[in-house]
Amino acid sequence: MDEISLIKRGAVEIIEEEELREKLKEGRPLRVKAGFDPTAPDLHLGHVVLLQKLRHFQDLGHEVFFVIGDFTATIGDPTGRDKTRPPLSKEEVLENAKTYERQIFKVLLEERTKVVFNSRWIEPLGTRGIINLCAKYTVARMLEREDFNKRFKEGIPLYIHEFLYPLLQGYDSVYLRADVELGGTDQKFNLLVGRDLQREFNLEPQVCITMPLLVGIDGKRKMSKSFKNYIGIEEEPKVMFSKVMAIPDEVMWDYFELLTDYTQGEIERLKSIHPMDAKKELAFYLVKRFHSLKEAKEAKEWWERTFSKGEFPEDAPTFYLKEDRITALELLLKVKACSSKNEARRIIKGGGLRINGERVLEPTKELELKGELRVKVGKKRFFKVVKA
RNA sequence: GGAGGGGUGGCCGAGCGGUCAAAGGCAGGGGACUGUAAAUCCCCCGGGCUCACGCCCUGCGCAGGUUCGAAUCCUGCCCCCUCCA
Repeated sequence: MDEISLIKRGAVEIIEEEELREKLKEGRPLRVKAGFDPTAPDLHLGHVVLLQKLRHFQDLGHEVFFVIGDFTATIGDPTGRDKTRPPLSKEEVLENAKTYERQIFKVLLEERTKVVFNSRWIEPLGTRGIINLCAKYTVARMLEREDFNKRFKEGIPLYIHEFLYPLLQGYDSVYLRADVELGGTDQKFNLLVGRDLQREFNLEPQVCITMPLLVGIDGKRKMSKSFKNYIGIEEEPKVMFSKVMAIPDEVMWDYFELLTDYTQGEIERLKSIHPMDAKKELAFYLVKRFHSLKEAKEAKEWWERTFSKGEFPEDAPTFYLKEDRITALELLLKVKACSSKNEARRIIKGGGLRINGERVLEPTKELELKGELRVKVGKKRFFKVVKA
């Protein structure tokens, strides 16, 4: 695959492709930038879409600037939201940034990555600098951004400081002299502001590449911590495997395209086999990538045993209780399967509790603790309970 | 500064003196079906106590008040929106 095809793979838009070709022709390592707001403590597969693309650039010999938006996160990026986002404290931001630094190298090459914090050059700007920056953009142009415009028109609060977010992100590009900036499709406006600002500062404008937003495991909304539909890249192998298996069939092809390096031909082949097998391959690939081949094998076997064959997983967490007898209700609380008695009752009455394979429907059912109780709560939670 | 409109459960959104823990939808949980997919169907969904009928607590921006009784009325405060200045 030639340079440009690799870069274009999965990308939604490249602004401007011609400029990119020109830059590539120069034969020097390009400065490729992507910013991440440390708003959540973990990276998930949605972030990997961008990381993967950054990796492509590294494989082509280019240099990556992984910008941790520690300053901008304290402003709160309003992108794609219909309301103002609460800013994070400095402490939270630093804490989150730490895990980012650890996690990104599961995808990126360390020797071609520079991790930088944008407070480093934004803070020294000072009030004067910020005002000068503001003087380079008009309100009318700001309101071109769809979500700003929508909120403005619909009378939903739109604060002036929110305008600063795109400006500062753009300033990152100015400061770093970025040749290319990557972002999700929802970042298009911000990326373009970077281009404009670079021109204002008499720099060559960056090429903007937008990537699709990965759909979460609900199959509907974009993957996001706040929707609880994400797969974390440090997720336990078994959990990761299971979560991947739970995604709707239709969206798995996006996952293949955006998260793997499978060729179009390989993906076509997978489309012709049973969807479940294709999905198992995806799950295997991802666990292998973020953990190891060994763990991928184990996770797959585990999944097949427990869900295809319905076997009770031997490695279920074990609880040792000193009681001789215990009610079903208490049991669920003891193993922390439920946080309140009401919740436990709900599950039991709904038929969600099985002990040693038998469904238990009465919350007050007394269970004798001898030998080992194999407790199954809902479809995917397993516990062993043994007399201490 | 003035006039008007509005703040309800994780979200959206009804209610506008009792029958309201608050319609409906979404999200979530459990079950059936299945491939732990999709679609569909059923049940649950503030907390606590209860096998259960049921009971108690918290709750409709905040704080008070009027009422036998308030999400619903009054007063003050906070916040948002619109128009005027």
